[in-house]
Amino acid sequence: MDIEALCAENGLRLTKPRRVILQVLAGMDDHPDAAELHRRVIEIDPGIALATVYRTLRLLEEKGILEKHRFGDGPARFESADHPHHDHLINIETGDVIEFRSDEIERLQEEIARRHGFSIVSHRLEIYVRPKK
Amino acid sequence: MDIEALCAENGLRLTKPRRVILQVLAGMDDHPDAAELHRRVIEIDPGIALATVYRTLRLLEEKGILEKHRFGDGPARFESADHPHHDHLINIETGDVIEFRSDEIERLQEEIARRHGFSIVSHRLEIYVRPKK
DNA sequence: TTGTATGCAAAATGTTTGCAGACTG
DNA sequence: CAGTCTGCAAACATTTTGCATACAA
Repeated sequence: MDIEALCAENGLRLTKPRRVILQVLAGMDDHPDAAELHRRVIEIDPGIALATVYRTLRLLEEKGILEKHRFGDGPARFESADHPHHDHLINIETGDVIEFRSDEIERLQEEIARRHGFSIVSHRLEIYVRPKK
Repeated sequence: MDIEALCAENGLRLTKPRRVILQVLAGMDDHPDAAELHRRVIEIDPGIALATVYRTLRLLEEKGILEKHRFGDGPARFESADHPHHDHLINIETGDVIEFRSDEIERLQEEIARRHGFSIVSHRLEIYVRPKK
């Protein structure tokens, strides 16, 4: 994620809070919620407000740079949209999230939408699982 | 949904609020949220509290009698789990929900979970769509 | 009669917003 | 310098909870 390019392209000011938040987002390989991201952010700059994290997350989601998920109840969780589309297995015993991708399933979804006269805007497939005994 | 049997089986008291809420749930063919259900409930008995609706919904979801969905942001929405499993197409222009089912997709999900060493507890597939021009 | 269920209001949770001041371009 | 961003606190939306009372079994 090239931070400066990203802001320039979208007519956004490259402020210090944004630099820090984008740095944290670039360095994440999990699916944290806003509070967890804020924790990581204030470790770098303790002055940054949770509201700013929310505002930035919203902005980035609108620009398609982040994906927002609602796994089960609780706060929304985020991941960067810079890697190709995939779906999620959620281990309900640990909360861990495993990414997977099935072209076959993607194809079937297209077909279903088409059959109903729609085109797909986005979709979400979550499989809640438990380790097999 | 046989209301009395349902309560008896689960060790629940058949109170007036529960009777009314279950009646409303039985007569629904859409995917309303708690506030909407409460509106329908107080049309029958104006004294029933929103908190009771929430408590009852939670109970029924835990018993597997209701399914709770989180389509996009906003409040959770419910549907009765008395008809066979299916997934949802959500028309983002109207908010309408269309149910569908694909055995092929179900099968592929099983396979994916198994390949990762898990068994499926539940899953959720939502396709957000727009009418094709 | 005993414990479960209810209504009400308050609390909890997650997120957004108004505002006055700070900072970027 | 103009207009965007920020921190803060308050507002908001949804859901849960504590408590005294009502009610089903």
